Amino acid sequence: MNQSKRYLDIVRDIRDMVRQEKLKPGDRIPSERELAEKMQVGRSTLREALRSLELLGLIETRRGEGTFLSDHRNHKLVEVLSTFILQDNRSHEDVWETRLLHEIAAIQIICQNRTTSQLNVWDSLRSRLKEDSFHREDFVRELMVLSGNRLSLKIWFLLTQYSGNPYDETVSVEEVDYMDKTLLAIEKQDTTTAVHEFKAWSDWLKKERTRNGDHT
Amino acid sequence: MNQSKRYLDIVRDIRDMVRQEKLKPGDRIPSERELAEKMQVGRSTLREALRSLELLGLIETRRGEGTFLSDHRNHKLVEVLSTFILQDNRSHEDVWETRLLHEIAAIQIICQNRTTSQLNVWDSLRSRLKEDSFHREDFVRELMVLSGNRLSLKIWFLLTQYSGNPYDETVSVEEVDYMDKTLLAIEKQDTTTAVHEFKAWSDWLKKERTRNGDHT
DNA sequence: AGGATATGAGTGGTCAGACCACTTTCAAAA
DNA sequence: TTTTGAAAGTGGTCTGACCACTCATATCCT
Repeated sequence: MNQSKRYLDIVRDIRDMVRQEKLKPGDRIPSERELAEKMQVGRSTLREALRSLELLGLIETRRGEGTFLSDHRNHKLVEVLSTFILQDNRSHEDVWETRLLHEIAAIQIICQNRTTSQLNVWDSLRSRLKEDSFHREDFVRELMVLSGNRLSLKIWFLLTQYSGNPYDETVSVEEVDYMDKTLLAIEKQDTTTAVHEFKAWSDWLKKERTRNGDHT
Repeated sequence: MNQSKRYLDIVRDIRDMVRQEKLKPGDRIPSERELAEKMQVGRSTLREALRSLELLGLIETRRGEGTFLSDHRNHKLVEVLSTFILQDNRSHEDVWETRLLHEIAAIQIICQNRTTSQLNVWDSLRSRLKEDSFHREDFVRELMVLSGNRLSLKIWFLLTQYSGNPYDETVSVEEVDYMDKTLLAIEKQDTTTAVHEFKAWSDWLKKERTRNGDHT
């Protein structure tokens, strides 16, 4: 029963230690040699546990310095999972739809959760619409951040990188128009219209892409 | 540059090997000593990579037998992450919201994409509602599958494991009612009502959870 | 001959000790 | 005072040695 899988116990012990001593992200934990002795295990066994934690993004090791708790708010979960979640589901369609799904949800959240003085945010956003280098991705990223769900943001970011953005250097007139309409609706907290405009924009974009070279 | 993090290279190499030799879940991979020699690394270093893969649920080791590719993925991953990461309430909230986001999107897709003869699906679903062991998770899983977006399904599956399901053995009367209403609306392809009922259900659930012991 | 038993090879699990590469510190040298 | 460099401490890696376990095989007893 107690046999095998000792490194899992170590993972638990480390977690307990972190909790008991109220260590925070960025704090340094004892050296491998110290931990190994304290827990009465060999250093290599301890390292097996540490590597697991590192792969998950829970700790961070710096050679010559030590081992530190990393900010687990940045769900490393997503990166790790992406390496083998996305490998089978290469369906571009799925990626695109999932990405869209997060974007629309963000818009809805923003429209409904409006607190107070985010007004200046919309102004600065609007002013940037005119820039040539302000693409759809930039626009949506702002929305994703504003929605406040960092996990969703992380997933979106990944999907975005994954599906690629074959945008031109300059943003087309149509896109600016769509952006403008969407933004206007969001400002008015008109969820229905905002989502509607955004979907229209996305559909238009999809058609544009298939018309041009649809890569793989 | 190439220094440090060798075990990450090994993780990649093993993945490549698996892919090249077309190994399937359940298949045995070479022994640690073999792999170590083939990859020109020490056995302990190799083991660090293996433990990471094991924690992710990608491989399974059996003492005295060998190391095998695992088929049921990410159990330990979720287990470990949940104890670590989810101490943060904000993370909890994010996971829940993101999960909900996928669920609602699935419902919308289903309502709008209805093809033809999925009628029998609803009947069988409805009949299962009465079972004591038919929980929200089972209900939603069906919907996720039906939505047809496998990537979204996969993400949802993970988040579900991640946030845990503190459900009772029996499903409450209220839940059955919510399920029933939601299902009815979906059958009628009434997107608005379906989403509305589902959200009501979710809100209710959230309150229930906070009322009872909200387990850290 | 047939079934129980012993043995050995192979495997993962663990450990101790030894280097290496790197960072930080701080005291000695300029 | 500034520079230098040696030492201590840390993570990264490798080796070789056991242990505990599984399985196939050979061996023994009836």
